[in-house]
Amino acid sequence: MSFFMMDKEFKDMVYEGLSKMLKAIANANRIEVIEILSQGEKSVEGIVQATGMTIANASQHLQVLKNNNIVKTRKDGHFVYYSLIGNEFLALHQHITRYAVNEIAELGKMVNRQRLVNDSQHAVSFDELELMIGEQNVLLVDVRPADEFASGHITGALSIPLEVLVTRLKDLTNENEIVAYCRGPFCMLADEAVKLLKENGYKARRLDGNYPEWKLRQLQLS
Amino acid sequence: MSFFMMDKEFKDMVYEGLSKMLKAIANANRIEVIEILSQGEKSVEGIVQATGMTIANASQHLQVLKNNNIVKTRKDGHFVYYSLIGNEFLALHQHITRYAVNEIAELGKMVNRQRLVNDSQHAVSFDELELMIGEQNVLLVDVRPADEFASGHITGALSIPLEVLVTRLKDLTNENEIVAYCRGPFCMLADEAVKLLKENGYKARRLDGNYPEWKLRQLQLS
DNA sequence: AACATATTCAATAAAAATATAGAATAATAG
DNA sequence: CTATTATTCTATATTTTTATTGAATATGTT
Repeated sequence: MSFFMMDKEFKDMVYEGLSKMLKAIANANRIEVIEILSQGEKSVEGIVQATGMTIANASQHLQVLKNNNIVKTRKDGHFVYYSLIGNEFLALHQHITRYAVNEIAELGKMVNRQRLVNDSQHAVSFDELELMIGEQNVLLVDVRPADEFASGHITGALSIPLEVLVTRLKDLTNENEIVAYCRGPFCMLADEAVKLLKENGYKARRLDGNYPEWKLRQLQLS
Repeated sequence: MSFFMMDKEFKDMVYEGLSKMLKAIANANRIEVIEILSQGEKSVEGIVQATGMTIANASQHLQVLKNNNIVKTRKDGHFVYYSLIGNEFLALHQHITRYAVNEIAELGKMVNRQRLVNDSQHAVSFDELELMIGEQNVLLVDVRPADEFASGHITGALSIPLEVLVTRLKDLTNENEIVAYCRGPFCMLADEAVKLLKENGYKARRLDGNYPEWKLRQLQLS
C-alpha cells in the first residue's frame, strides 16, 4: 500500500484528466470549429453559417469546448462570441495538424492529392516571403472571406476573397508575382486562387503557411 | 458545386481523419500504455503487468493504437513486442502532456499537490544537471524499475529502483547531491525517492524532466 | 505430431457520445 | 411590459466506444 497505492490512484486521475481534454478535441465537428476560431472570434450564428451544423448542435459542441478550457466566450448584446482560449492551445493544435499531415500517410496523401489537383505544389515559405517583400516584387493576397480578413491578417496583404477574385482580376498587375494565403493546413482557398490566377496568365504561388501560423510566429518574434 | 462543394467534402474527410487519430489517444488506458511505451518496447504481457488491465482488453487497446499508426510491433518467439512508432509521435505526446499540466488548472493543481506532498518542489533542470555533471559533484540516480533502465537511460546514471532504495542507502555517499529521475511528467517515483533520501539525511532533488524527454533532447542535439 | 503458451479475434453487454427537436432563458427593441 | 431574437438546456433515439468472456490462431517445445 502506502505510496504505490496512492501513486496508482493519482496516475489514474491524471490519465482521466488528459483523456477528457483529448476527447474534447477528438471530434470532426469540433475540430472544424477550432479551425474556424483559429481565424478569430465568431458568434454561434457565425459558426453555424460556416459549418452548416444545426444551431443546437453547434451550441452543444461549443459547450464541450468551453467546459474543457479550449474556448472562451464574450457576450455582446444578443450575441455570444466564441474564441480560442489562448496561443498555447493554438500552438498545440498546430502541432497536432502538422503531425497528422506529415506522419499519417492517409492524411498526407489526401492533402497532397488535393494540392496537385490545384496545381500549386511550389509554395512560398515565410522566409522567402519576407525576402520578396523586401525586394518589393510581390503582391500578397488574402483570399479568405472579408470578415476573417477584418479580424486579423498578415500586414501588407490585400483582401480579395476567392468568391470575388474573378471580378477583380482586371485590377491586378501582371508585373509582380502574386502570393495567396488562407486559413489552416487543410484550407484550399489559396490553391484555388492560384489555379484561377495561373489560368489567367498571372504568376502566382501559394504561401506555405496561413494566418494562424503567422500570428503565432509574430508573437514568438516580438 | 464546382470547387466549393469539393472543398467541403475534402475538409470533412480531413477532419474525420484527424479526429480518428485523436480518438485513438483520447482514452485513459491507452494514454497509460503510451506512457509505458515511451520508456521503451514492452510485450503485451509486460503491459498487462504494468497496468493491471485484463490481457484481452490490453490487446484490444493495442490494436487501436496500431491501427492508428501510433505503435508498431515486432514478433519474437511467443511474444509480440510493442513500441511507439517514432520520435515524431513522442514529441507530440510530450507537447500534449506539457500543455495539460501547464494550462489545465485542474491537472496542474493535481500534479503540484502531489509534488508538494512529496516535498521536492525545487527540481533540477537539464541545463543545471549538465553543469553539475561537469563539476562532478552530483550522483544521478534512475529510480525506475531495472528493465526500464536496461532498455535506455541517461548516460552516467546509476540504476536504483525505488523498491530497493531503502536497502541501498548504505552504498550512497553523503558528500554529493543526489538527483533522481523517472518517467513522464506524471511519474512520482523520483519524488518518492527524494523524500526518502531527505528523511535519511541526504541532499537530494528531483530532475525536472524524465527519460523520454532526455531521449528527444539528445536526438535534437546530435 | 501433440501440447503449451502468448496473443488476437468475435460476440455481447454496458457505458458514453452524438444529433435532433422542442422548451426554457436572457437580453434587447419597440 | 411585451415581443423578438440568440443561445442554452432537456429529453430522447441513435451510434460509437469499452470491457468481458471464451474461442481461434500462431509459435515454439517435448
